[in-house]
Amino acid sequence: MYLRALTGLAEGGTTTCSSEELAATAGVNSAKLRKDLSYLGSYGTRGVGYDVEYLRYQIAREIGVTQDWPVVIVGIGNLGHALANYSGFRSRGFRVVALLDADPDRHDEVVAGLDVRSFEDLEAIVKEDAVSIGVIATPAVAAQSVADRMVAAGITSILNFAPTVLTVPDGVDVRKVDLSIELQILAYHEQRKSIAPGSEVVS
Amino acid sequence: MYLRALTGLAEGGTTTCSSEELAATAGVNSAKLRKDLSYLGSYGTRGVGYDVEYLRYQIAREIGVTQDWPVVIVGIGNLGHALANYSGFRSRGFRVVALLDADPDRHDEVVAGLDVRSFEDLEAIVKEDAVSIGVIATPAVAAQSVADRMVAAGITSILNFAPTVLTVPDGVDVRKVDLSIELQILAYHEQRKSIAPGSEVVS
DNA sequence: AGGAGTTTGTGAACGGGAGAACAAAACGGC
DNA sequence: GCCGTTTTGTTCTCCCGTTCACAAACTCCT
Repeated sequence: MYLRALTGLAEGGTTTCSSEELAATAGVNSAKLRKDLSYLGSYGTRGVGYDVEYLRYQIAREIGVTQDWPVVIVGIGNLGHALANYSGFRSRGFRVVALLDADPDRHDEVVAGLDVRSFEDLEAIVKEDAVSIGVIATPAVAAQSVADRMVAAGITSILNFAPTVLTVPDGVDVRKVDLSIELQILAYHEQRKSIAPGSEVVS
Repeated sequence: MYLRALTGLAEGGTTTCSSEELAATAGVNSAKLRKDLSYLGSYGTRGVGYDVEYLRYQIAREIGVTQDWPVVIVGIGNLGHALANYSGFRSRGFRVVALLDADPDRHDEVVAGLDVRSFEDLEAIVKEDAVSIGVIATPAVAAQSVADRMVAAGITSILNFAPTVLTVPDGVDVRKVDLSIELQILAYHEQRKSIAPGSEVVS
């Protein structure tokens, strides 16, 4: 988030900024921001602030956004389509190297300039392109078996869009994005608003 | 998440479950699950466990999933497309009542059985269908102005997919889903793995 | 009926993140 | 060269969520 805020500031022509400014842009408290940045090192100048471009590079280096990360997407339904075309991935150093789907009817399609290939090709692709990150955009029932195959093929980080809890061995990271749970949380607060007006919290 | 886990258990034919089972299904600690459920009331039976169907209903009622929530989606690009077609919304009580886009070229299209309409129609739609939840799937630059219009039109909950910090008045809830940040977090851990193997954390 | 075995609900301990507050450091003016 | 001003880096404190641990409560078996 800080990296994104810095990029925004840089595009706006700002060359130096205080923790207060950057925190406001990123939507956090300035003390928290300073503490977070202090974990990376001392890249600010007291009495002056942070050099936007310098700090930007330091953060980018630290989080590994300077590298190129190959990614495979499994499950080319509506969501998989959208993810394959999502420009935000490419611009942040991610490169979609393959789109896989279990359904042979989809293997004809070309999405985002890539052939939709058979899920059976997973192992070969992971090996050839040294892929370590996989995205699961399949229905819930298929997610666990896809994850198992991914892990067996050597993938060590999974972004899961299926509404299921995945169990994976130690050493494999899983992050879950659950679109309808986000809406449910909003609906919950919405319901509370109509019952007890004036007492709402964003978390 | 508990609701989803319970639905899964119910479909599997389970009629009663312990906190341990349910916690395992939902992927959390059993003590946490019991404490969470205790906030809703005492719906379990000591020595026995929870009645799946009964608990399911109680949670559904509490979080407002028994209601029908009308939703508008603004920004019908790749992501908006996918969201409009996403079946998970409908099955969890959300009804997409309108798709809006600022680009007139998109107004011809029919997506998920709905016309893509002009963003100018927002106020009328919100008023007519009593919409309180809006989804922003526009590019980052447009997000804040869309949010402002939504708030002015009477929407009080916003799900934001644009990679921007939205500022909204008190009383309006915003939740943000940032797809590329999720990948960046995975990439960060991935980078750390290759430097210091065997010490990884999922958070 | 009573005791053994489970399982919930909750009080207490732990841990960690977030904000307030302050000392250290850099800049600028005189 | 020194002092006032600004802003970072860091410590201290507070608060909240998570987990542990145990008493209360329920079932089943004898």
